[in-house]
Amino acid sequence: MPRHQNRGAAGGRRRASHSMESVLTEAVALLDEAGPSALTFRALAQRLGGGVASIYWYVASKDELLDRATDHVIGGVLAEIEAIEPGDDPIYHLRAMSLTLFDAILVRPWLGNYFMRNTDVQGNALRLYEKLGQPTLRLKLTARQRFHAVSAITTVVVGSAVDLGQEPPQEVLDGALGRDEFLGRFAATWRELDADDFPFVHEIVDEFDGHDDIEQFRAALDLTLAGLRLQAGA
Amino acid sequence: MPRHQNRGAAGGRRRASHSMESVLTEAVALLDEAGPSALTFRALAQRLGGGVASIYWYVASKDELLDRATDHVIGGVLAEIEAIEPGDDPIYHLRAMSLTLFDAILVRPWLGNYFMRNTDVQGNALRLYEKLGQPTLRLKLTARQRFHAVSAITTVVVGSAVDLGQEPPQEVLDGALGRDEFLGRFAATWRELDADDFPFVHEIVDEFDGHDDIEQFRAALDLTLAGLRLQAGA
DNA sequence: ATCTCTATCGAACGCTGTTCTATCGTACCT
DNA sequence: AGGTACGATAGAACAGCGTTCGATAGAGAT
Repeated sequence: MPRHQNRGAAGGRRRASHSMESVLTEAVALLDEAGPSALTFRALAQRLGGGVASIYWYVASKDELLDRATDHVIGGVLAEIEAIEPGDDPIYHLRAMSLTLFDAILVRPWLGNYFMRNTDVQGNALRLYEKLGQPTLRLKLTARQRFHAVSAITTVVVGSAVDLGQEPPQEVLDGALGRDEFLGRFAATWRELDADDFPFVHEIVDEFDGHDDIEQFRAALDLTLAGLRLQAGA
Repeated sequence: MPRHQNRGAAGGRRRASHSMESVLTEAVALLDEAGPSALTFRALAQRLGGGVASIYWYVASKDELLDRATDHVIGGVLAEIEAIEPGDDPIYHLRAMSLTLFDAILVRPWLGNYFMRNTDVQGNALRLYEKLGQPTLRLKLTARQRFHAVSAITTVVVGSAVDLGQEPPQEVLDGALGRDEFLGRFAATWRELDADDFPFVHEIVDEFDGHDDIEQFRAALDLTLAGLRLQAGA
């Protein structure tokens, strides 16, 4: 049962020579270029110029591959987040970090499905969680309230990003159908509903039509943060 | 290309006779009994006493099967939610409905991954969305604020439920390892982290250890609702 | 009796994650 | 130098998946 520990130097004539780094980098590249469904062991092996089974020396399963790939890119996000100035207002700091995390997941929706799934493997995710929590130490809260607050925020960030970034139905991916037209089709269906049975849907259909994802997330985040500010009495 | 429209009466001697209803019911039963990985066309066909390809007469793909199965059980949730008394406080009403929806998804985490994914197929989900939105009509908000509020709440509900209910790592499923021991193992790892580098994690590790999922969700929901109440000036 | 349309099904296809077994190549030991 | 242990690679096979194809049974209309 091989478990990590690596360093593979220059390769021979025909045999490929990988490294944990290269495996994760290529895995992420594959995910970025063609979505989660494109990340297969065969595709990854071809990209690395080696055999399928070799990947299993670095990683025990596809789940672990995704866990490690996730933590790999979260490392970059962590750096971004650590570069943010804390400032005076802890809640504003929390907000800035959340927006950065959200942007990262929105671009790579698969992150949301694996982020913080296993903190044993995902060291960077744990550090990011710590970073998100630190501002709450400056607020007048109980330990439990702090725990719940950070959980709530990560849920909003990850939940929103996953929801908004979930793979669109092919037509949109192909570019044959724009996002606005896609929303518009639903909006049109909604508008045809009975006005007495669906008063709310009618009320918001114009807002839904062509709405901005980031604004929608920001609104959700700000509701939570407003509640938190109230709780902290600040 | 066959598309719904059914009614299949009594079966002959060896040929099976299904119906949309029976397909969805058995699909849900399979999901409930052994989790999402147990729902395969072959397993479902065996349960229905028929062939694999027959299912494709009722459903065009596995995605559609899951969409329809989701809406099937959401129908029951909708009935529960419609039975709730509105009461005087719109936000409290919203809260009660959210808790009901959360409970439903917590028991069936796969719901979260498909809920509201396609309102064309998921009529009940749309009706539920409407129900969740109606209380906001009684609040002093703009249409956009209402839209964002309901989006925020569904994100919190679905996000929390999916997060908390995601398939535990087999040992827990087998019953070999209790949930508390599972949490405790992580807690133990966290406690060994450097106290200066991880002040927040140390602060909350006792809260994390053996925490209650529902309480955690309720805290997240209440933060959002507090923010909403503030926004509505009520 | 034949035709048509709904509904069913076995068998096959191409793909997936994973495992088995065999091997290459380097570093170390004598 | 020769032998050996081990880190690392890889081809081939396996079982299972969603999906498609083509054949066909049964009921009702002509």
